[in-house]
Amino acid sequence: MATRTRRSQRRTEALSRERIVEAAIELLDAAGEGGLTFRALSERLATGPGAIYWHVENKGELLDAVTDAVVADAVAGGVSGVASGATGAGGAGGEASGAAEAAEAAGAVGAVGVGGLPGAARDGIQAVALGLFDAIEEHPWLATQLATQLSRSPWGTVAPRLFESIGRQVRALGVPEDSWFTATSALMHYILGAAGQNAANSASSRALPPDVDRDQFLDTVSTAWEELDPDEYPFTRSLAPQLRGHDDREQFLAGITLILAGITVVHPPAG
Amino acid sequence: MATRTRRSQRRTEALSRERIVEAAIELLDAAGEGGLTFRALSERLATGPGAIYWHVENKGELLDAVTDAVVADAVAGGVSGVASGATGAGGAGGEASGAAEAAEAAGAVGAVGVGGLPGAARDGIQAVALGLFDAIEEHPWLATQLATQLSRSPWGTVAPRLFESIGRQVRALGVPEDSWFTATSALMHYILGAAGQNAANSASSRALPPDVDRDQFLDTVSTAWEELDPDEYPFTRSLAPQLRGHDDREQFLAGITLILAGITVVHPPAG
DNA sequence: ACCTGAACACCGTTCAAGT
DNA sequence: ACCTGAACACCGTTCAAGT
Repeated sequence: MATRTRRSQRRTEALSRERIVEAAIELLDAAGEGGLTFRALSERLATGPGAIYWHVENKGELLDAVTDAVVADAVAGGVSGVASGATGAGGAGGEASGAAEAAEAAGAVGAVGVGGLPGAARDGIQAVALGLFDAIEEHPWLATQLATQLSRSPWGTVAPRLFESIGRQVRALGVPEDSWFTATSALMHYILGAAGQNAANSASSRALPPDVDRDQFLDTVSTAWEELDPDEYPFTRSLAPQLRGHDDREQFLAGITLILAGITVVHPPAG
Repeated sequence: MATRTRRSQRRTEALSRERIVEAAIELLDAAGEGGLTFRALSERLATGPGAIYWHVENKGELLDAVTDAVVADAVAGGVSGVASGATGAGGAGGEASGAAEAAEAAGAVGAVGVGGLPGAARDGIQAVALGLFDAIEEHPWLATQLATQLSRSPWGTVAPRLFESIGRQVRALGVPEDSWFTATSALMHYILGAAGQNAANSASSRALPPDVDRDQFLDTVSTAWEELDPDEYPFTRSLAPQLRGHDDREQFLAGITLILAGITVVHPPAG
């Protein structure tokens, strides 16, 4: 994980907004939200704290830029002809992500057939959803950051990006036009909520054999649920066993299937 | 809004975890996340910064306690026989909230009939959902805080609280047992995502005539969407008009209706 | 047991000064 | 135009000292 890290920036390269965003992502990935500091950032960029302020308004704007860059990379492939890497900041974290690659994964998971839905559109929605899911898995800080930015400024760049890439697939489903907004919103909100919550599971199992630690984690949560007050939490307790060995990704897609089914029932295709 | 604020705490009352949480909520409501400071908190409580550390581990734990208290109040009425106010911290922000009162509001909004669903269970889900929706509207900082805590520690107290109150209603719908987890998760994730995002709209219109500013806000966002790049955002641009004059609450409930419909289609009642 | 308040380490941000 | 780095105001947290 540290093998490819640029030890110290070449002093010859000029400072730029892009390089700052890239370095910020590296810091966030390595040490979480607390790891992003103007001092740590300037040290990594071999400059002074003040220099960063020439390229970036303040820390809030930097976090917005960072979030936007990662989201843009995550939904790339669905939003326009320009493939992943368009922002120049996505390569910082690790393996390539993006909706295009996620589409294959979506096909591999045996999704429940829903009836009259165009299969391509359904795969497209899963691809976008998994693109975001994977991005949060790779950058756990993204979950909180997404919530912060979306609730602070829904008119920002991130919301339209998500709305556009999800909405196109909704349109492709044949949903009647006056239901586009409702259907797209519902999907977007579910995806954000679910991806955000599931981030913790993978955040706790970093740089470890993926399955071993995951099972251990679920076991801990499951046990905690079993120890809840029987009077106050009978339902949650009864579901604790089901938690053990459940698959986040599968669960996530099951939710999407649910919503897609609801869309086709409440807003049947016009054609 | 400032009329009922306790000017300075009576020195006679002993410091307690509950009073600290209550004061923290007041600070968050008044000045947002940046307003909660151990110095501001100790000033309001007429004590020193160090005193707080005797009752609370650190700032993170304080935020967890604050979040838990507000959520407990929001879902009160659905989770057990104990009515709202059980935590002693809910009365800090303003008017009473809670799922019980929200149930009436749910009935007032003309929800789309979905078919074979037991009406009471459907109302119950709407009540829980609106209880959380209102809590975030009243405490905008809750959206980010919820995301932070849930993604950091899903084994905490907040997740079971939400899961329990939503899950009971799912069970009441007649959903077969082996689908409880999927259905409850989907609803919970949607509610968290949607309520969080919609918080911004109301956050920008505080202490102002509710409708005037809301319309103005939607107008701003709508205009911003219309000015997006036509090549990159054709879908989002086409929906900009639909944004003007749309009702957050109605939209929120429409999403719930969608998911409930999906649940009954994919997981039909066993009976 | 509970509280005080000075002190420490650290942070975001500014800005006169440099090139 | 772009960068430097000391300085400022502020923050979370600690801890010896009090009652």
